[in-house]
Amino acid sequence: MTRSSGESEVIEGLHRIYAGIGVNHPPEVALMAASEFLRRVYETAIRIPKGKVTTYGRLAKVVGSKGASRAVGNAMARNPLPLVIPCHRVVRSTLQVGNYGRERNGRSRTKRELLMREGVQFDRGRISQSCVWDPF
DNA sequence: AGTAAGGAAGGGG
DNA sequence: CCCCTTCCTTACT
Repeated sequence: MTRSSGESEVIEGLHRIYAGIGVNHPPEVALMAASEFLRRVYETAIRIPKGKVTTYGRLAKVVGSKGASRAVGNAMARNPLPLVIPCHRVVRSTLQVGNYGRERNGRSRTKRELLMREGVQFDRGRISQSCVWDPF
């Protein structure tokens, strides 16, 4: 079976996730349709370590668009490669998990369970401060 | 090409 | 808790 280099890049990403490793850059195929803003958001999001989270607002700030937290939300909502690009590690400034996929009640079960499975600590429905990662 | 609508947010009152 | 602002994308005109 022959496969495109783009596909194998994606497959490798999934293998690494399955092994608990993660990847350093989003597969190029996933970014072909992305604007500069989206590229920066995804490149940064992929650096969030397993077991940690950051917020829409901080992410917006480090990619050079302070105040664009809502735009970052849009970017995550249209994430071309969920899990490989760990959109579940981006949460609200209140440290509540926020929305995920079609779970728009601000308390996504799926998102919280993904995070817990990665070792993120919760304290009364909020993520513990010790699990917040600052993108720098 | 111009514009209006709206979102996985955030800060303020 | 509600309302207004912000920045970006998308859908129409």
